[in-house]
Amino acid sequence: MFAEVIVDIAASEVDKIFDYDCGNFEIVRGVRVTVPFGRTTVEGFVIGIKDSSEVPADKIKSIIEMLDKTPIITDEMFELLDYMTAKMHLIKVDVLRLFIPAAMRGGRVRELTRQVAVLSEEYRDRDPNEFIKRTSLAQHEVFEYLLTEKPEGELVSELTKILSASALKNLATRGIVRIYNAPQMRLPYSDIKPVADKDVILTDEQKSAVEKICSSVGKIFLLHGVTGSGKTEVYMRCIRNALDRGQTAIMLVPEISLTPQVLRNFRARFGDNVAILHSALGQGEKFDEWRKCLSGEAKVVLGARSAVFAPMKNVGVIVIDEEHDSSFISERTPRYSTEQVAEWRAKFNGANLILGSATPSIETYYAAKTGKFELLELTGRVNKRPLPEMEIVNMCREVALGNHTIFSALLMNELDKCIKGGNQAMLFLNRRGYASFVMCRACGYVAKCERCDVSLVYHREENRLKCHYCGNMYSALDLCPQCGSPFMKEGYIGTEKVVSQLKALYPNVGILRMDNDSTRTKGAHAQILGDFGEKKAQILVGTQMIAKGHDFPDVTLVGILDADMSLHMADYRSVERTFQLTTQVAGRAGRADRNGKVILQTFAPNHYVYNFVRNGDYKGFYEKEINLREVTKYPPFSTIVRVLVCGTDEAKAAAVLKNTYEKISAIKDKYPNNFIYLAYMRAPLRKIMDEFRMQILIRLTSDSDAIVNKIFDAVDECGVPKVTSYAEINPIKLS
DNA sequence: AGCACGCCGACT
DNA sequence: GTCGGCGTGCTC
Repeated sequence: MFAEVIVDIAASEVDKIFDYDCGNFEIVRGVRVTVPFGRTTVEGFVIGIKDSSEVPADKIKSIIEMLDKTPIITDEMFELLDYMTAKMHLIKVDVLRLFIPAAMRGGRVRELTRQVAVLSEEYRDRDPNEFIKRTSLAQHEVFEYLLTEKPEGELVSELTKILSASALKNLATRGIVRIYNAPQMRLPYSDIKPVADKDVILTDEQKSAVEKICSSVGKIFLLHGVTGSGKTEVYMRCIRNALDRGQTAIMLVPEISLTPQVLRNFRARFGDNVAILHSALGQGEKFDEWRKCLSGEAKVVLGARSAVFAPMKNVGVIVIDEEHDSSFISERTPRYSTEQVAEWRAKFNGANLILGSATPSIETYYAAKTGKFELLELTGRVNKRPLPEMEIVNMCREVALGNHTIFSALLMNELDKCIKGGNQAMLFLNRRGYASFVMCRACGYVAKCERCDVSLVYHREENRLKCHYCGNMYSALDLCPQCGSPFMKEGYIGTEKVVSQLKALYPNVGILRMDNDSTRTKGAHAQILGDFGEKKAQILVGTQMIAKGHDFPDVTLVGILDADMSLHMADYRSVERTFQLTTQVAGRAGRADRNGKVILQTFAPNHYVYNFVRNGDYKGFYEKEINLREVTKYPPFSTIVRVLVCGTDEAKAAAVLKNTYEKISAIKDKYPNNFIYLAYMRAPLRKIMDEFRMQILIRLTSDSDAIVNKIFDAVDECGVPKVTSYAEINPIKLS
């Protein structure tokens, strides 16, 4: 027998099938093996078994070891593998790696076993005085304890906490107590106690949504509902329905931050049937949760984007909550869209796919409007509360009035009231660090990263300059390195500076900061949210991290310090992103019995997006935006392809760019009707980590799947060593 | 990805 | 005269 093996080496040159002799191993498709490869040995995935091989017999080597007793890749995943390699232009090994926990490769994680002590059968019913000396009190204690308290056995680690370890050892060597290794599952979040599941009464809208979904098979739904309209309850009912039919469910959420809350609800509703999969889990925990999915022990999996690959069988429903969230699109290789994978799996399983959001992406809403998806709407908030009142502050006027701080007079006023009233406030600024750049007032010098084409951000806590792209640190500047002037000007204010200014204003008020820097360590995230929830602080300052997360009932004021940040990105989705982000942040205010207030500060108060945000008018915003997209021919009315070429050798990269461009030009000449736009240029970020970056931008009519494949091929053909180049479809960021 | 084979410059 | 630079080719 011969096994078809994909070796676990991420390079397109070796991403092909290698045949190996199975020898005496009973190899089946889906197990991993170690095999000799060239002069080394590597792990590989068995993707097929056959009786004969076309490869000359003298070339074929034998499998060294079988790493799994049973397949770890299911039949469904093999089909998904084919789909993803074809449609997303990925190599097989990259896709296979997505299907299993990372630490499984290279045997970095194993099944955890614990030692268990149990009385041996033959001694259980006998008088201990026959074989334990009267004076050996400790041994009698152990015997007695195991006999009466733990007849099923007890963990050695627990037993030795209360009784003598040496006595146990003595009994074990004499065979009176048997010590054996028992497999033990690691349990993440075992400290999270499920909240008692209230018998929620559904609103009419919720009821009709649940009924529609549960009476359908293999359909895609967009559940559009404002914050607090009870989407989670709808998801849970649909999942319950799938479980009742003997099926399983996959529930995807954007980030870890809201998992504990959702997890609590899910544990209450579905008990131990729930597995958790996300990046903040330890390697061992991830491994065990994943195995629970594979074995069928877990019927529901709750996780971040990679959980879309959870090895569930017979999936009945897949949910993507906060569908618009950018974390659902993988930006690093392997690049994939969670929604696309979920759609495929739903189709394969005949399952329903539910996309939920208060602010759906324009593309998704368009699909719902045009009948590709079914639109379900939840218009009312469950507790019938109105949306928080929002005021838009014109920051230009503040500047004209001589206020050069980041806080408008209105915001200061409201913050004061909020603090004095004993309530909590959240201030949102999507810029971390202290100051976005440092510039010399005398000569105009701006500190830049040596390896990247970006200005450095001053971080006061560490008193260092940081590069936000490569993470490099530089010592802070007191004097301009160019002209020696001591007059250094600080650029845009970041979260760190907001906190230090607030501390000066309110020395006795607790202030927390949540951003990439303050949440580096494991658990810091939950810690900050927990502290704020327990009212250990009255003000929480943060980046978009605070936009999602727990509901804080005492938050009555939300301040959006610089709403325009995402608006001025050179990107067709920047307005959409601004709408989503500001709406989401605003939704943090006034969740419980108090009215919330939102202050949105902008330098572009007349921009149409803010009017829609203030009125909570998603549909109005959608209509405006979709018209714009249609007129300007942007997605969903076109497909954007971006080919990024980068390399340390600028000339080499430029040559690759030129070759690729010419190939694509030739495609354009052949199919002129598919091309709306084609040009090459430097990437906006010219250099990152010493790599020069340049790009080709293409816009195609939306029916251009075949052209996209031709572009993929062109990119492949022009590849040379030491220059990376790849194509992205509808990229989220164009920097 | 590794690793070896293979052909041209500065050194114990 | 060698040591060693990294260009090209192969791995069942």
